Amino acid sequence: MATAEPKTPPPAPSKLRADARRNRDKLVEVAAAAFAEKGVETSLEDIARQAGVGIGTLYRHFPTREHLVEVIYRRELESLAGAATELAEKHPPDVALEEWMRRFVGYIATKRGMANSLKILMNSNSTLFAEGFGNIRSAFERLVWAAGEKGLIRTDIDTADLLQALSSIYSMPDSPDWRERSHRLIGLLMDGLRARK
Amino acid sequence: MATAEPKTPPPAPSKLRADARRNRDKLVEVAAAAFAEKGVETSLEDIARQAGVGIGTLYRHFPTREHLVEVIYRRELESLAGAATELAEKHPPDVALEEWMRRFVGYIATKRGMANSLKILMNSNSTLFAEGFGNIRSAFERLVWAAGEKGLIRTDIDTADLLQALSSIYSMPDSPDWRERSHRLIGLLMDGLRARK
DNA sequence: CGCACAAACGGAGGCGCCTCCGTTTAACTA
DNA sequence: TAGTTAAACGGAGGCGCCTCCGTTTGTGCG
Repeated sequence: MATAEPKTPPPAPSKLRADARRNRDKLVEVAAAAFAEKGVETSLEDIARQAGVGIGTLYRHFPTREHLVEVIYRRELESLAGAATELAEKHPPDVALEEWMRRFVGYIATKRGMANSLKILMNSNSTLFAEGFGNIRSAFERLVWAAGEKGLIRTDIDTADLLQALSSIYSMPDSPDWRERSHRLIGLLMDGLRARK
Repeated sequence: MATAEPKTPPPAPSKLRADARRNRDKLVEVAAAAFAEKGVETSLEDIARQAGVGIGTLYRHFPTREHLVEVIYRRELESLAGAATELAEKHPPDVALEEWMRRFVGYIATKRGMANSLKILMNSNSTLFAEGFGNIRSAFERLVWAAGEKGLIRTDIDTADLLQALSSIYSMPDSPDWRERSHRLIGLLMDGLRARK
C-alpha cells in the first residue's frame, strides 16, 4: 500500500532570489563536509544549523534527504572527473594517473555506509548514475591513454579491469591504516603498468 | 563507516517469566493486525499502546523494528503452510487447492510496501527465507498432488510455474477491485487445471 | 526613492524512535 | 505466609524528522 512516494523534484536551479541562492550554496557546502566527516546519517538539523539557516529552509531546497544526498553525490562525481583534466595539465601523464587513482579511492572510501541511500537513488534515478559513471570512466580513459601515448605505461591493458580493481577497495575492511594500504595497492598497479611487457 | 549494526539477536524463546510471555504474545498479535492493516510503517508506539504495554517492553522483546517484522513474517508463513493441511482435511482436494491459492494471494498482498524491510531481512538472515519458502512450496505441492491423484486436475503441470503465476499478482497495481481480479485469475487457473488435456 | 507583493525564511510543534533507569512483580525459598 | 531477588515493566526524556504558517526580505515598478 504505502510505497515510496516520488515527492516533488528538487527545485529548478536557476531563477532563484539572491538570498535563496546563497543559502542553497551554503547548505550544499556544509552538507558535503558533514557527509564526508560523519556519514550520510548526519542530522539534517545539524547541517541547517551549521549553515546558519532554519530547518525549514533546508527542507524547502531539498524536500527529502535523498535529494540532498543526490546533489552532493553528483557534485563530487563531477569534481572528480574535472580533476583529471587539471592533473593532466600539471603533471607528467603517469604521475597524473597515479594521483587521480588515489583521489578515486579516496572518493569511494567516503561512500562506505552510504550504500543504502545510494541504492534508493539508483532505483529512482538511474540516468544520473549512468551519466556520472560515464564521466568518470572517460576521464580515467583519457589519463590512461595519455600516459600510454607517451610510452610511460603499457598500452595493452583494459581500463575497465583497472577501474574494477580500484573499486574493489570498497570492500576492504576499514582499519586505521586504510589509506596506506590503498596507496600501496595503487603503487603496485602503477609498477605493473610501467613494466615493459 | 556506519553500516547497519547487527544488534543483539531476539531473546531466546523459552524460559520467560509468565508476564513476559503474555506481553510478548500480545505484542505479536497486535503487531500482526497492525502491519496487515496499516503496513510495516505503523508506529511502534501505537502497537505498544494497543497491546497495553510500555514502549520499553516492546523494545526489550524486539530490539529493532526488523526483529518484530521478522517474527510476524515467519508466523504468517507458517500459518499459511499449516492451512494447507487443514484445508485438505475439510474439503475435496481441488476446492482445498483453490482456497489455499486465494489465501496465498491474500498473504502476498499484505507484503506490498514491505519490500524494503524484507530486503534488509533477506540480507541479514537468508536461511529464514529459504526455510519459509520451502515450507510453502511443499505445502502447495502436496495440495496439487492430492488433487491430481483423485483425477480432479491434470497432472502434467509444473508447480513452480503455478506458484510463479500466483506470485505475479504481486505486481498488479492496487485498485479497489483488487481482490475480485485476483480471484478471477485463480478461477481461470483452476479451469485450466481441471480441463482434460 | 518608496511601494507592493511574491518569494523566501525560520522555528515551533507534533510525532516517532529509542534509551535509560527507578519501580513493580513473578518465582523461588525458608 | 513472608522475605528476597532477579527479571520485567513502563514511561519520561532526548533527539531527529518534517510540516505549517506567521514574518521578513529581495525585486521590479512607478
